[in-house]
Amino acid sequence: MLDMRRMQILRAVVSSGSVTAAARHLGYTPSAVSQQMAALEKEAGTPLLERTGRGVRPTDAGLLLADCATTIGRHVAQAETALADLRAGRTGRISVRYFATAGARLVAPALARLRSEHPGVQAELRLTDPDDPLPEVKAGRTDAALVVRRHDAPPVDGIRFVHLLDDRYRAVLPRAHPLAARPALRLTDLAEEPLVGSELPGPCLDAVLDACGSAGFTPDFVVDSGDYATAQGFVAAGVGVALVPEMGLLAPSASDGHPELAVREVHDPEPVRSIWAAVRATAPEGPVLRGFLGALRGVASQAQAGGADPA
Amino acid sequence: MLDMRRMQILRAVVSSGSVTAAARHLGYTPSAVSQQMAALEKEAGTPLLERTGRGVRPTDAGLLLADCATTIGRHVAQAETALADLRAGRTGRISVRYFATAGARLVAPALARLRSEHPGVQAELRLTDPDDPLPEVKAGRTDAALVVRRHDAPPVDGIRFVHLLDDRYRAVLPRAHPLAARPALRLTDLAEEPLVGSELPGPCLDAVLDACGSAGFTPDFVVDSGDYATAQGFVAAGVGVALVPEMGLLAPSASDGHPELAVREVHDPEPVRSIWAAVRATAPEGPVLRGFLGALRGVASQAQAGGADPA
DNA sequence: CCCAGGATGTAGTTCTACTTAAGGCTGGCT
DNA sequence: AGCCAGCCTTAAGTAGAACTACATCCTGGG
Repeated sequence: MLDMRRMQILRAVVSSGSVTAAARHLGYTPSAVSQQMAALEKEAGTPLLERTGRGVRPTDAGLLLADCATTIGRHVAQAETALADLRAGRTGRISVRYFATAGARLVAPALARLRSEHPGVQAELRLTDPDDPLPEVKAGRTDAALVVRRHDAPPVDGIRFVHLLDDRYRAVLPRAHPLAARPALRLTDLAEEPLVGSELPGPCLDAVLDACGSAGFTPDFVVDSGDYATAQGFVAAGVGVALVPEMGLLAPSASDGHPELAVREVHDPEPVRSIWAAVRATAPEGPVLRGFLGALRGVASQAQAGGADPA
Repeated sequence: MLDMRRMQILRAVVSSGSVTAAARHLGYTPSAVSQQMAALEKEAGTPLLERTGRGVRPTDAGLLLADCATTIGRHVAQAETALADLRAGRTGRISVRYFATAGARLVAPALARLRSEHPGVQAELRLTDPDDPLPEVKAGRTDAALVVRRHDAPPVDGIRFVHLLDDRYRAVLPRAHPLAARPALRLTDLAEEPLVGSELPGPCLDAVLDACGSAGFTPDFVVDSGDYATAQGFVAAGVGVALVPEMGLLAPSASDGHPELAVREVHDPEPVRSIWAAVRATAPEGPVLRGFLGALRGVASQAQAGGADPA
């Protein structure tokens, strides 16, 4: 097997035309270069240099190997720059799993921000509903997943959770509903109302059920729609009232809402779902993943601020 | 600088998915592989493998470097096969300098024979008249040169001479010439004849002059043509008689000669020019050059035999 | 709860790569 | 012709790299 190190030395010898010059150029003694050339000739099984009194001349085989060394050296240099690009975040790939309402309001702007900082990064997005993305994260099949999760949920082994925002639920009512006259509601105000369910069993629905439970009632779901948009359609049609997290609202701000819908804050208690980013605990955090998490946090804090005091 | 050796080990680790398996595959202990990977990670400045309880998984950078290692390994393998081809004579290049009469009768058939044995060999032929090819050979600008040279000529430093054949001179006469009646001539028979010179000053002409000198006369050149074909034209036109080496004869055999020319052997003494191949003494004789010299010798001995007893 | 399999440290050995020092060769100079 | 300078090589010795053996730690499964 040919040794690359020696082939690079051969290249220096051939290009400079003498062992001594190559040694000077490489910072070695001529003896070292000479020995390496002898070893390479033994490896190659054929003479590579011809001693010509003053200096050496490459033999045909020597010229061939020197040429090969040049192209291989170029490839190694390419590998090095590719590695440097990867380390600096100029290139890279990130795989993200997200759930429906997080896509438009969190992942999309975060990725836009990431790609403005790191234009060469490729992203692979995948909607994870209704599967649990955590095994994917743990197995390394994806780099990050957005999940809804209680603050007091037990830690998951091998996964690190980064808190992004607390997504507060709002009451969505028909504009003509008597409760819509009030600027804000108490959760118990909805105890007797027919509710339009918008969530499948899972942490989101749990957040609602927990809040209602601590308010002392069990919500009366008259319809179960699988998603927030459909639920709000039911509300507009007068079927009932819905509890929808801010990120799921059709009209993000309460002021310029849907013509037939009213959105009101809910308190005592305010149902909240916590949104987290889940990353593998053992993952070496490269610039790309770090940048993406930072972008997510930035987008989330803006969203929280914008939602907290509606303009 | 990335170390190729370690990158190949990384490739084995990535492809087998575990340090231990790679070690088994490479004939090392797991510890050795682990240490090399740690060293490579330090070189790369970034983690390349992620420890996942059971086994290791390559990180993005690790995958990148492993891919690069694969392509580089392929290039090294290509270099090795190219070298093997060169060593086996399947490829190669040979540069030959020759003089006019040697071209058709020696070099061409020898090269044909060489290329039938080594089809991939490229040849670079160059007519060397009237320059001296020996400096070219000595400087390595050409691999072999055909030269005419006396047997007792002094050795030339750094050049090895391989004897190919002794090219005997024949008398070329008009068919009607009185001497043409004899089956063979003595050199002194030509002492009084008008001679057509066919050679420029040099070793060929020297051979003729030497023979005539030892026969006791100085040839009387009435015309000086530069080449054998022209000289024989002069003879056919009746201008005189010519001494032409066998390889320079228009009709190689005496029996089926030119309609107006007679070719007769000359003895006492018979002028002879010796044809040699000159190669660099320090040149490592590869299969191509060795094959070419062998082919030359083979062709020459056939020519000598064919000329010695004309069928 | 222990065990098998894997990865990684540590100490020691072997091998490689380099240096220093000396020798041999070539080519040019005087 | 003879000396000298430059270059390549060999020999011996040394520093460092690479590998092994052994011990330890961790993980996943019975």
